[in-house]
Amino acid sequence: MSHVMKDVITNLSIDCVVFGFERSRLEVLLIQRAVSPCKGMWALPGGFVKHEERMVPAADRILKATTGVEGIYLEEVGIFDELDRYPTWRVISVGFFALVSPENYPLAPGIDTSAAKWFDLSELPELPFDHRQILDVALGKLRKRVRERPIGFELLPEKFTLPRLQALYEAILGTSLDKRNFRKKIMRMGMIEQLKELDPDRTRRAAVLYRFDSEAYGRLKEEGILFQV
Amino acid sequence: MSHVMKDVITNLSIDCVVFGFERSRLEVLLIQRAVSPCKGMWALPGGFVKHEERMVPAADRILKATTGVEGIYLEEVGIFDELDRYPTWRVISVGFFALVSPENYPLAPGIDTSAAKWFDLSELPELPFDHRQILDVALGKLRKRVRERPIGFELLPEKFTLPRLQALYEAILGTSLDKRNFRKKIMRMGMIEQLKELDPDRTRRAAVLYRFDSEAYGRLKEEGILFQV
DNA sequence: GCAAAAGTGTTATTACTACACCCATGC
DNA sequence: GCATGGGTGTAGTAATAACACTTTTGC
Repeated sequence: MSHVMKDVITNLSIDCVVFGFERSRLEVLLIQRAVSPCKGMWALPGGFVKHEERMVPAADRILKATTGVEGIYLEEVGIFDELDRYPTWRVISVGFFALVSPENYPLAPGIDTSAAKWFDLSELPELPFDHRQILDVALGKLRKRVRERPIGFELLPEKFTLPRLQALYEAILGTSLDKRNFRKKIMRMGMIEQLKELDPDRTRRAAVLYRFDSEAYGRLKEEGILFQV
Repeated sequence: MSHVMKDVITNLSIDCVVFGFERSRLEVLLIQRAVSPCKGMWALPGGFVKHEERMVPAADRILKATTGVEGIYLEEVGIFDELDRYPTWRVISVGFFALVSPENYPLAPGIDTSAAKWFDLSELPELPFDHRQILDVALGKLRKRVRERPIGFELLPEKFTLPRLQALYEAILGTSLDKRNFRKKIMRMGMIEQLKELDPDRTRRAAVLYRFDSEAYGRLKEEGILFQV
C-alpha cells in the first residue's frame, strides 16, 4: 500500500468516467498510472474513499488530485464488484460519470499519475481492471439519460448554437438526426431561448446563439419529463 | 460487533426493499430487529457484505437469513453514504429492490430478527437509520421502471388477468388508469398472449387469462423500449 | 460564383386521450 | 333480476417521421 492508504476504506474505491465533447466527437478523460498495479497503463481516474467522507466529495477530491478537473457534476453509474476485479485485494468500486466541456478544464496530472489526457471514444487504449466495463456502462447511462432529460446542456458552454447541440446529441447517440425535427422538438420543450447574437466562431454562415433557461430546465429535470430525440 | 461480523467488510452493508402486491395494494417486507442498534424497531432487511462475496449473492443470502425469502430478482437502487447514517461506526449501504408475489414466499424470520412481516405502503412504522429514504428512492425507481419496461410482470403469477395487471400498475403508480387504453397499450406491445382459459378465482364474470411471451419480453428488455402507461 | 453550413414548412402516419355501454355470472 | 366486475370502439388531438429548397458568407 502506498502513502495514501491511511484514512481510507481499503475495500471501497471510486472510478470516474468523465466525458468531454470536442470537435464533434465524444472523448473520455484517462490518466496514466504511476503506481502498481498496472503501472504505466492508461486507466480511469480513481482512488479510495476515506472513512469520514461521502462518495461524491470523494469522487471530486480524487478527480482533482489525479487530473486537475474539479467541481463538476458527477452521477453514480453503479457498483462494480467482481471478486477479482482488483488484483491485489478485494476492492469494490463505485463508478461515477460526468459531462464536461474539455476547454473549461485544464488538465494537471497529480498524485500517482504520470499523465492525464482526453481520448477519443473510438481510439481508446486497453484499460486495466474492469475499467472498460465501467466505461461501457457509463456510456450506456449517458445515452439513456440524454433521451430522457436534456442533460446534454451540461456539456456545452453557456451560449451555444443549435447545430452544435445537435452534433452533441449525434455524438452521444451515435446516429444522425434530422435537422428540422431536432429543432422542433428542442424548441417545443420551451427550455432554450434564442439570443440576438450570432456565433463569433463562424466558418461560413453564422449560426444564431441560444442559451437555456435554467429555471425551466430545473423544473423539467424535477418532473423527469420524457424527451424523445 | 456480533458473531456475524467476522469475514465481513465492516464498512459496507446491503439493505433490501422487497415490494409485494396483494389485495390490490403495494406492500413492503420489513423485519423486526433483534439486535442493537435500534433493537425492536421494524427495519429493512439488511446485513454486511463478506470479503469473498459479490453484492447480489450477498443480498440474496441476507434476505434469506433474515426473512426466509430466497432466489428473487434484485436490482440496485443506489448507494446511501451519509456520514452518520449508522450510529455505531461508518457504514455505507447499497440499496437493492425487488418485486415479488408475497404468496410465493413464506416468511421465516432468522438471524438477528425477531419477526418478518409485510406492511402496507400506507401504514409503515417509523424506520431506523436512513431506511425511510432508501425505501422512498426504491419506490421512485420502481415507478420509473414500470413506465419504461413492463417489469411489473415479475410481480404476477405465470397466468394472470388484465384487470389484475392493471391493478398492479395502479398500485405502483398511485393513479387510476383507463381500462380500454391500458389494454390497447399492453396488447400493442405484442408481449403478452391470450390463453384459452378463464380465471378460476372468478368472483362474478370470469376474466380471461394471459401469459407473457418471455422471448418478446427479453427482447424488449434488451432494447429498453419506451413503454408509456 | 461556388462551396459549405444555416435555416425553414408541410404532409402522412401513428400514438394518445377521453368517453359509455353491453356481457356474464353469483347471489 | 340485479349487482358486480369483465369486456369492447370511436373520434378528436397531438406527436412523429420523412422529405427539399433557400440563405448567408468565406474563399
